[in-house]
Amino acid sequence: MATINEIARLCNVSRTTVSRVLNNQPYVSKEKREQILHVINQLDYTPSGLARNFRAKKNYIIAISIPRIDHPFFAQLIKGAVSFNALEKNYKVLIFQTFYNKKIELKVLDLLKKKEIDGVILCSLENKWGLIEPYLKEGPILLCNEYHDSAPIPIIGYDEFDASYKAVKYLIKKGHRKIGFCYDLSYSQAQKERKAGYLKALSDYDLPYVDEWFFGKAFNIEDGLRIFEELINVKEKPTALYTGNDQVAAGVIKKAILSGYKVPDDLAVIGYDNQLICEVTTPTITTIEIPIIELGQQVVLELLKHIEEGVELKREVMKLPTKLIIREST
Amino acid sequence: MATINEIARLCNVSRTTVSRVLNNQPYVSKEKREQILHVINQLDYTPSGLARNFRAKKNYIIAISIPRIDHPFFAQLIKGAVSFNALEKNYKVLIFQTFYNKKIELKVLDLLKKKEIDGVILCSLENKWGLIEPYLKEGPILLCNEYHDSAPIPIIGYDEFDASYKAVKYLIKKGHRKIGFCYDLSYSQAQKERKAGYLKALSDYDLPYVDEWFFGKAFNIEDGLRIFEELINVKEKPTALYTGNDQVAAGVIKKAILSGYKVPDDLAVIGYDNQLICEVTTPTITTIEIPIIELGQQVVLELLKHIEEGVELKREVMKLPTKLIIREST
DNA sequence: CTAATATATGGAATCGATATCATGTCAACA
DNA sequence: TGTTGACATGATATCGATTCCATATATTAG
Repeated sequence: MATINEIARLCNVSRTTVSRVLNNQPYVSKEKREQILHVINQLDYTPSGLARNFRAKKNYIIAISIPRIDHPFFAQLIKGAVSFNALEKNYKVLIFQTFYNKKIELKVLDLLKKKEIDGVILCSLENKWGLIEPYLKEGPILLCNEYHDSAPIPIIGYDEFDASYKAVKYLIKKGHRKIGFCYDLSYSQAQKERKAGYLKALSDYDLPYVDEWFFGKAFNIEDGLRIFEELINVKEKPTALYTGNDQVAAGVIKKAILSGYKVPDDLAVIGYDNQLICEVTTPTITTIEIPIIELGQQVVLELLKHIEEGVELKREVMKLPTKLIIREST
Repeated sequence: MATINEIARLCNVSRTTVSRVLNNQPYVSKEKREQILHVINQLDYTPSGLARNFRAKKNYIIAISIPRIDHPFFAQLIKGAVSFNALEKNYKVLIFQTFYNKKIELKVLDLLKKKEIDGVILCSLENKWGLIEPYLKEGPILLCNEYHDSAPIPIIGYDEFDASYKAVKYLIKKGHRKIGFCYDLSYSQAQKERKAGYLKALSDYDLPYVDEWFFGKAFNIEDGLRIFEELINVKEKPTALYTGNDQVAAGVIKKAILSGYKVPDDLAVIGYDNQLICEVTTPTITTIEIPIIELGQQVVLELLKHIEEGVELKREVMKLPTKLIIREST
């Protein structure tokens, strides 16, 4: 493997001069510059990124941790995060799937401490904040699509409270008085926001809050199939279900129809995310549209601002707007 | 930031001794070892990964390039690739989306040359092989879910020819004599294998090959919607369509039903991948099941074999088996 | 009791680049 | 003609670890 020293030796110059050429710096005579470039080409030499990064104390890598990639929401988020902003600025993006595992999240943060990555975007929060906070001194950490009451860092998401409120209010206006709610993990702050929006809508219209209408572990199509089964075994069945997830909505609808239910007449269903799946089911799915790609792009830009320009981290909550998309399932 | 030198100074030992402790090497007295560990804890010191990797001339990073992540097939492939095998061996996985862009693929290979990554898995092939081959001397490169006639490297995929043959033969046995075929990109070798399987089945049963029954750019649900429109404008309409993609199949079926077609009576449709979407559409979708997760896991294991054990690259074609899953759309 | 060996420790080189500083040359200007 | 400043170049230190080699001491074997 050729190194800068070999190039220097072959050209009878010091490595300083070669380094100047490599970095397009002035103060190298035209002849030397050309000769050096020629030899570099001949040997097919490329400076070692390993050495450069070591010298610069930067690896030009950022990490994003998400629960799992095989869910369209996170896939799109990643697509937004990786597209152009990062690559153009020569940053690489490491994707970590936590699978809801605390240890993996800490492993990512350890990489920050070891200086193997330059910054972290957490799209879920598995550990207590107290465990994460100490890593703030190692490098910038941002929260995306997840919320925390007091973390002194930028938090980028969308208005989950408002989205839920809008969806549930719409169901109420349609005449529903028994509205179910799905969630994936109860400990997520973002989920709590959603739940708060749901509860606010109920109380604004004097509707009851019923424990049996809460359905957990709602994440994918299979969960939707299961949740419909749970739903019909409830004493007082809801007439509408706010699933918080298009995949879950699709599963619920599928199973409902297989069981002879009419959607939306017997059961109205609302999804979340406005994924393509909403348009291929029968009936098509009413849902909440959220600007996922923009979310991914923005959060990377924000992180790079802190890495590149050294802007100090501070608490800053950004909530992108959402939109109710009405289709046939309600 | 604490370094090994500070630890050494504070403990009145040489950095060699500290290094020995860090790497669990013998020949350090118990007292010194304990004292050093104590100071390390006090200062919350972690060795710089940057420096270590530089020294080791390895970055413990592998890269996977895929066309795009927001397609369930690639999302699952990535899930398989990242899960455990890589992380357990302390390797990180960089994901690059080429978006079918030659330059991005070359950028990934350049990272190999710069030693910023230790190996590459290509899940699509955008550039001519002649442009990729020179990078083989920089580090191991594998092909996954993509095929090449002569590349002297391991190629891991599944039997696309056989899968297509099975699917088309099944349609023929069901009485279809006009069978359409969808493809996403014509230059992909893997696509050619599929097409060959399709053609073989046709010729084995003396069925004609009709140019109009080929539909291109078939990748996602929207493409499916469009392709149905194209299909009904063909003079002699196919009665069955082998879409090569579950999303496309879902789109075609949706549009067919909206247009008053009966599936499978008026048009039979077969997907590919056996994604969850197959089970929530009406009708459910007949498809080809492929072991995606295993594919991802295997290819990473294979790559690590070459990186860690220095096993030489050589041509080696592995084809995992597929399975026809029959549902309502045929 | 000496020779051989195992244990303990540190000095210095090294990995491949960049940055700082010193030095030398040449032209412009007062 | 001496001073100043732009240009050209290289020697050397440095980043933070690991590794090789030398040396000193303790332990065991013969």
